[in-house]
Amino acid sequence: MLPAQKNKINPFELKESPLSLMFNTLFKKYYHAAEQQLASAELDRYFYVLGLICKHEEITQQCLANCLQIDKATMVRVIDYLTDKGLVKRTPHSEDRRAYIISPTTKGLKLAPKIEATFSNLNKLAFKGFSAEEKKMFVELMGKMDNNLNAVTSDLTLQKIK
Amino acid sequence: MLPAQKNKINPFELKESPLSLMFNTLFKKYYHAAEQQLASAELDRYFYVLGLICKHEEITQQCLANCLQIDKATMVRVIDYLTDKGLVKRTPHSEDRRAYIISPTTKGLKLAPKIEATFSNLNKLAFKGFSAEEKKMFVELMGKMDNNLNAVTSDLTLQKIK
DNA sequence: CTACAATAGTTGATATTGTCAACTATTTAC
DNA sequence: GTAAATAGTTGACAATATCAACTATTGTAG
Repeated sequence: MLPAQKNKINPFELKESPLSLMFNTLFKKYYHAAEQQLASAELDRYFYVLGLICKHEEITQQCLANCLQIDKATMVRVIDYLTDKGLVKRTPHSEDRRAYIISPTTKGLKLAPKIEATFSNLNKLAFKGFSAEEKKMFVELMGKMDNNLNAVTSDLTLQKIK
Repeated sequence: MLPAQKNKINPFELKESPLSLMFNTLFKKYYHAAEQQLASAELDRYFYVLGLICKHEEITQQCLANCLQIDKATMVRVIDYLTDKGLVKRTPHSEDRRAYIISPTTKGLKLAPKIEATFSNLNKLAFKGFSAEEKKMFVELMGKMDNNLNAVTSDLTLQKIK
């Protein structure tokens, strides 16, 4: 085999490899697997968005955007897409007239079980060989890291404003 | 405060939340922080690509594409961009005449220390509050998960071919 | 109560990134 | 030696992100 093929770099084995590289790798592999398993005539993407909408009452666009780290302008178009497909609907928020509550339609709710099952199954596959403790710890550590990174990004915002 | 604002969903606290959601969240926060800290007249993106190129001898485009989970067509354009900026160059591979070795120019190498320092610093910030063991375990578990997901995606490829 | 800042959502323009198929040149495998 | 596979490139196009401006509303400070 030629050196051109031999040269496989593994970001998980590099010293001081940026964590973003690992997160992005894991994200893409998981995400593409989910897409392939879920794609159908009813819907071909944004499964995770629909999944979130189905799981939560009273969710607004801004809330979804925050949760998914997506610009609110992009979010509008995602919800437009899901609305066109007849899977979600916007209803005016009863207490804040600027906001809309995004909720699944009957058709959207029908997709929920398959979406949840697929994610649940992929989680199981991803965690293969993990002990229950390792699994728990891993998610907790990710949550901790998320908090740490929130601090970093809010610092940056402050710098920007100054 | 109105319900529209209260409603913050945390993917890290949801049961059976797709792991991709967490990876993507962490990736984006880390990545945007890195971009803001590194953006300069010489380069405004693809820092992680240049970082990898500077760290490794004999790296080819295909190898980079595999490592970063990026389509090789996209990779061509990334390398074109970095080449236009005068930061990397292509030299014919001595043993495989289809391939090119991507290596940093002098100008590119000058950026390397700052890039590495930024990633190293962000890693440190992300790992804040982690014990040395937790840190080690976390990266190991990510590597394990990467392997698990490789198995999933290769299964999918097989299904596709059938 | 008023004025001003902040927020939810929308739109349009534009930039960036991803995808796919076709193609050349080369290398591998049978 | 022929066929399949691989590294890289290109063009067309789709998907996604970004940014500024805008409306309508809500929060806040005086």
